[in-house]
Amino acid sequence: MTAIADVARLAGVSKATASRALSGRGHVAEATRRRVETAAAEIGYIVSPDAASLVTGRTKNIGVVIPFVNRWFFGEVLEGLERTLLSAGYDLTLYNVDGAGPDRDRVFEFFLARKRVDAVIAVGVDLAEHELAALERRDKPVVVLGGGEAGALGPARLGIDDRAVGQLATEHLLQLGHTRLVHLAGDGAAARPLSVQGLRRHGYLDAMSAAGLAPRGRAEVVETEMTMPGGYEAALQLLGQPGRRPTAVFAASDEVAFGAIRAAERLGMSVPHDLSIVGVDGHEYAEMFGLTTVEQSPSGQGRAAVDLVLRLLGEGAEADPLPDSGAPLPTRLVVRTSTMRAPL
Amino acid sequence: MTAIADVARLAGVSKATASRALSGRGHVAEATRRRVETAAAEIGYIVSPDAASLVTGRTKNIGVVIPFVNRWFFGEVLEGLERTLLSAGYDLTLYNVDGAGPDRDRVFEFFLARKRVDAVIAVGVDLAEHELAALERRDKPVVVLGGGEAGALGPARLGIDDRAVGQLATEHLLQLGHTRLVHLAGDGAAARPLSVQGLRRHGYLDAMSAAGLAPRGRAEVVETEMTMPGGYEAALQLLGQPGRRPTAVFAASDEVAFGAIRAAERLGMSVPHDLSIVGVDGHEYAEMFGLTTVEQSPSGQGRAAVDLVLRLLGEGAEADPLPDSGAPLPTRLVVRTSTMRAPL
DNA sequence: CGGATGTATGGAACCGGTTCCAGTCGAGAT
DNA sequence: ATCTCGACTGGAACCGGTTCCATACATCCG
Repeated sequence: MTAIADVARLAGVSKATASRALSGRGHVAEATRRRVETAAAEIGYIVSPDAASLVTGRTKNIGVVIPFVNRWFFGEVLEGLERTLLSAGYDLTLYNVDGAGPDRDRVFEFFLARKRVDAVIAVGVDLAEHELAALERRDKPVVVLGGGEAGALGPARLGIDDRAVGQLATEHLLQLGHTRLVHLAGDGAAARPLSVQGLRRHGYLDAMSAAGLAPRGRAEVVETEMTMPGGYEAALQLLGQPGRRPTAVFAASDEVAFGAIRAAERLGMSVPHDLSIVGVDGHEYAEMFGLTTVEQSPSGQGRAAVDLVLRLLGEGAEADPLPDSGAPLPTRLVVRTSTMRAPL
Repeated sequence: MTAIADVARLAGVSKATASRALSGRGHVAEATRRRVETAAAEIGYIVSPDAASLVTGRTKNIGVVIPFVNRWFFGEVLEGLERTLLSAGYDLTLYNVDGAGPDRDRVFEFFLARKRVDAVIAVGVDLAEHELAALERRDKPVVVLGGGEAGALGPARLGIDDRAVGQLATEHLLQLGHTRLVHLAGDGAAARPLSVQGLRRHGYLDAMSAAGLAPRGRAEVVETEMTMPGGYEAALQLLGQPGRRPTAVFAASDEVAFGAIRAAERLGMSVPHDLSIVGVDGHEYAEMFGLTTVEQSPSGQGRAAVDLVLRLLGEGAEADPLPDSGAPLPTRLVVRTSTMRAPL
């Protein structure tokens, strides 16, 4: 309805000058700029992003691929991404892609390959070779958050050191004198060693071996869905068995840990007196559960991913030249009341 | 890189014909269409959505405004929206807007008012007059999901009947013989009577009055954040007080109910023997907690919202002429083990 | 068999910006 | 005084599609 030509006419300048004045590119006399700006304000002019991106090739829009929105970690990351992108003037287009399947192919081939996004942030998804290649071919920077091997080739990666996290959590239990440990791992931990759950499991096994507790790799690991009911069911089954119970559990995520806490209580065990439990995430409910956990900041990771992507797009490149390049994002152990010294 | 002109040249037709063949609009001979299609496939042609929407004015993109992504209900709605939009060939641009503030204004004035979205779906947000007006002015249909008065004027509304939900849950407790009830309401329930939490509270009060239990409006209501820790803290405080404890709690959401269950157990009370608890949502964890709840289907609501919005946009208008217009979305009471007859 | 109707196609305008290129003009340099 | 340079501005091309209009031809009708 109201195009830049209208603004130009009203301000008595050419389209070219109006464009320069409003976008801030090129030389425009101060007086002219003001005239154009008031004219624009007067008729309520808003640039058409379509027209602009048609010619510039930039959309000010980032595609985010995420497998769940209703798992705490992912939801939190998403919020961090959204807020940061918004304040940078970018839109966020959401692609909720879980596992494989035709939907996933559609997203990559149809949606992402089109020119609507300037870059892609993938959260906790392993991109396949051909998916990466398709994006590469269209010159779309890709940032992967979480999972995978840190130093590997391919897209820019970002995330915590999940293996170190697993080690840290396990060592905490070991230092408390526990010797009968169990790891409630995420499903696929053994099958996909480079996934988040795989790396955490690896860290657990490392710590166990180092303590001489798993000479023949018999440190117990049970896989389950990384949700509260997942942890509940797994723990119920595990702790319900006759024989010598474990005295400590390393849960692959806080949600799993919550489920395990509830299962233990349901079985009449007291946490931490009969069972110590440590999780990872720093879930907002961890305090309420008194859960000892290895904290990370998913929203901070979202922010970091946005920073990185904007840098790849050449925004604020002058600002800070790769301040934290490559280093894993921070984590820290927070000890609460779900862990204590092993019983004698 | 590869434009429609290239396709046209390769197929030996004009741009106009190529466009018609690929978009399916207008008359094109079957043989020609095939030729164009193979040509397009050969060079890997993909339409530029920017160019297309520049001229058609449609972006195939829907803006979604949502206050949280990390509360179960909202996350679930978001997933439903995403999946449904995706399969309809639409993108979803996310605006995580909570409360008021400059960010919110930016979203409405800068992002949504631009021409990047064809319509807006607002989930659990009260749109202000001027916000609605701004969208109206730009001819953007708006669908509001959740909250508000069903029959009111203004944008298309969609949602469950929250007042009936509150009544239903409360009546369930009353029928079990409980007389000392408490309602853990969402914050702002009293202050904003048309909000989700306000309507649920209203339903609770209605049922209480009808049962003659609140002659002077003294049915107890405590407000809290609608999260698990919120329910936990509120219940801890409520149940920790000396005096006659309530025997039943109606929690405004399942997450609040989970917190209340945990608080009760922490205080040595048994659920349901000492305390019956009913929630609302049909949270995926409800089964694990054995929670009696009034179930709704947030992802189904997301789907319904998309259907409605597409109808407003004139897609599939022929298909079904307003099948469920106006009727509140379905809910049902699911009785589990968190409620039982009141003690004598 | 002439005119009406309809299908198939191409040419060209257009959507609303950005940017290249060229031209004007004033100021500082020589 | 002339030249040079840089700031400022306008004209026009262009991004990549869609769609209006005109034209060509085949078909159908009375």
